Parts: sequence; structure tokens; C-alpha cells
Amino acid sequence: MLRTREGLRPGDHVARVGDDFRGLFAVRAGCFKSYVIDMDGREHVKGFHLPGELMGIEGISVGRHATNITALENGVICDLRYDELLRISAREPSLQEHLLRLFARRIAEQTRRTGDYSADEKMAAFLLDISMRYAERGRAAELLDLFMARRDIANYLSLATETVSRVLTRFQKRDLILVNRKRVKLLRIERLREIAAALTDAG
Amino acid sequence: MLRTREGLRPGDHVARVGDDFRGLFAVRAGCFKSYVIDMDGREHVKGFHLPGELMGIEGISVGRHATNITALENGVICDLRYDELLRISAREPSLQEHLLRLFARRIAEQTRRTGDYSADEKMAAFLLDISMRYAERGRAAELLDLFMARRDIANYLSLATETVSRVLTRFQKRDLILVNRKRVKLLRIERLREIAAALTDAG
DNA sequence: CGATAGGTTGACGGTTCTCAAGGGAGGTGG
DNA sequence: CCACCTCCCTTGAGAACCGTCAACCTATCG
Repeated sequence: MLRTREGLRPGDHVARVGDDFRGLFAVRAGCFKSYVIDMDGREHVKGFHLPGELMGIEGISVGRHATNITALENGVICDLRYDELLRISAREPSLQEHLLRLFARRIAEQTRRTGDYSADEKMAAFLLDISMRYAERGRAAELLDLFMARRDIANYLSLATETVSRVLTRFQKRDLILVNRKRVKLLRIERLREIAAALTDAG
Repeated sequence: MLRTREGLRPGDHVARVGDDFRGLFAVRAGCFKSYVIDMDGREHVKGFHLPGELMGIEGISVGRHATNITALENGVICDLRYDELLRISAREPSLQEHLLRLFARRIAEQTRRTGDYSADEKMAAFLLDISMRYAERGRAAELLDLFMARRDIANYLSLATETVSRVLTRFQKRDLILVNRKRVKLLRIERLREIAAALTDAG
């Protein structure tokens, strides 16, 4: 059930839209992005995937992969064959529940992300999201390594790369963050939370 | 496991953010919307729910409802207790698989919806989405009954109500649709598909 | 060291939002 | 039954945010 694929290089593809869906992918090392190309030829970044996270869920419902998945750094992944996953979870109710909860969490995250927000709000929420995911895996929450290109961040947030650049500059001028190429240090997380508050539900 | 709640009136709430999550809701009759209020007091419409569809999935992962759900028309729903659902599906692998597929489909739909699109593209895709869901339930695909207010459509699509109004007017002037208050007739579905093509993945 | 890709910054313009006013539809009470 | 109210929808004018275009800078790599 667990096949490991090592030695993935930046730009290597783990899956492509239309590929037969055989299972999910677990990130062991490196960072990945999932994206699609629309009928107009435009790219749409759908998500970033850090070590410890699962990729490829969108493919289950139709039996084919719904996104392209590519490595942003050198990476290692694990194949989780879906038929075996189902077989095991049929005997192991706790795994079944875990799977459903996992899927449900993804739905909840996406639901939170949809909505109408300003460039500042989106950027603050994005930085905090990456920070939180770092922290969950035991890494420092204040020192981020933005492994993806500005273009990818921009695309993911539905902004122009220039806007991402400008917002980061603005945040730095306000002493909220410290930017050095792909390294970002969060100086005033509380203030960032306030800016991102629009994405936080009160009820 | 199946408790039916009838006689829901427009504005009645099925769930509120923070409510204990006990189970999902199946729409039997009427139409519903789910939404949240953010920390700034702004409303964000997260989805519309037609007869035959499930609501409340976002609440599973944290054990509390993540959205408010309210009736837009007179409605009837069914409560599906989650603990019983799990218990049954532990014995019935086909139900388990069905559930996972259902969740995965929701993830795929949301994934498709995220991205950067113009007002025309969003509106065309929205009309086609409602049309498709009508057709799936055996109703005419060309004659839509937009049971929600313009304000809700606008909010859902991250547009201003004025923009929704203008786009509909523009579509009508181009003979793509015929609008009469909440009734919309799709005259040239193919052309709408072309406009919404940006939301259709090519790979 | 030159080439290339990625990132930053500035000027300008466009799509969409905001503000404002007016028109209908439906409900309520006299 | 009609006046009146309210909510919703539509339309117009102006503004704002962000995207586009363009130039320049910086890192990386052969």
C-alpha cells in the first residue's frame, strides 16, 4: 500500500489532470503545488502542500485526477492506494472516521477561504495559514520559508504578482514582517491577525 | 436516524455557527443558504442548497457547525445523525465509499470554484451550475427559478448586487437569457458555456 | 560574465465598488 | 380597495482598488 517516491525535482509532476485516480499522495519531504490550466490557457493555483499533508483528494469523486500536482523543491512522497485504504477502513471504523474527518476538514478550510477579501486581508491570512501549518509540524511559526514563487502566491490568492510584491513591501514598512527574498519573518502576528480578521468567522 | 422537520419558513435557521454538530441535513423541499458573519460584521454566503442535497458538512471536522443555515423558502429537511451514519457505514462498506465520494465531490466542486474570474464568467458559471443541479433532479434545465435575492447571489460570487444586476441586464440585451424578477430563462446555453469556459479546466 | 528568470517599483487604466436616486412588487392597515 | 410602506431591484455617475504595461534591479547558473 505504501510506495515511496524519492528524488522528485522541482517541476516534476506527481499527477496530471485526467490521470487515472489510483490513490492519494502524502508529502514526506519538500513542497508541492496543485493547479489547473483553464480553457483559456490560464493557470489557477489551487493549493500548496507541505510535509505531512495529503494531496489529490479532488480526484476521488470522478476517478480521475482533477489537478496537476508538481514539486516546488526536491521532494519525497508516499502513494496511498485508495482501494486498499477503503479495504482497511472497512474493517477499522476509527480509520474510516479519521478519513471522513480529514475530508471534512478540507471542506471546512476551503469554505473559509471562499469569500470577498482585500489584497491585504488575503495576504495576512495566507502568511498566518502557512505559519500555522509550520507550527503544526513542529517548525517555528514566525520564520517562514515561502517555497513558492510570488507568481504562485499571487495566482493562489487571485492577485497580480505586482500586488503581492507591493503588499509585502507595505507590511514591511509597517514593521509587521521582515522580507528577504523567500524568507519572511513575522514580527507582529497579532496585528496580522487583526488584518486577517475578515476571514475569521464570528458567527 | 431520520427525523423530518417540516414547515420551515423563510428566515428560519436550521443551524447556527457554533451549534453542536450532531449530523447532516438533507433538503427535502425548499431552498436554503449557508453563510457566516465575519469579525467585521460582513456576511459571506457560502452556498445554496436545493432539494436532494446535503448541508452542514463543514461542521464535522470541529464538532461544531461552521456556517449558519437558513431557509429561503418554505422548506422541509431531514436530520441525518452523524454517529448513526458512522455506525451503519462501519458495517456497510458501500455506504462508506458513498460518503467519501460525496465529500470528495464537494471538495472538487469547491476547488473548481476558487480562482480569479470576471463578473461575466462568474455569473455564467453560476447560472449553468443552478441549471445543472435542476436537471440532475429532473427539472427543466433552461427555466431557472432564482430563489435567492440578488444580494445573496452577489455575495456568493464576491460581487456587488449592482454588478449582478448589470450583468444580467447585459446578458439579456445579448439575448443569452430572459430575466423576469426571479425567473431566468436560458436562451443560448452554448454561448453561456463559452463565457464560463474560464472556469472549465482543460488540464 | 552574459543570459535568464524572478522580484520590485512606478505610471496608467479598467473593472468593479460605492454612493445616490428612482421604480416595482408585495404586504399591511385604514 | 387603495394608500402607504418597505424591501428589492435597477440604473447612473464617480471613485477606488487592483491589474496591466513597462522599466529596472537582483539572484542564479552555465
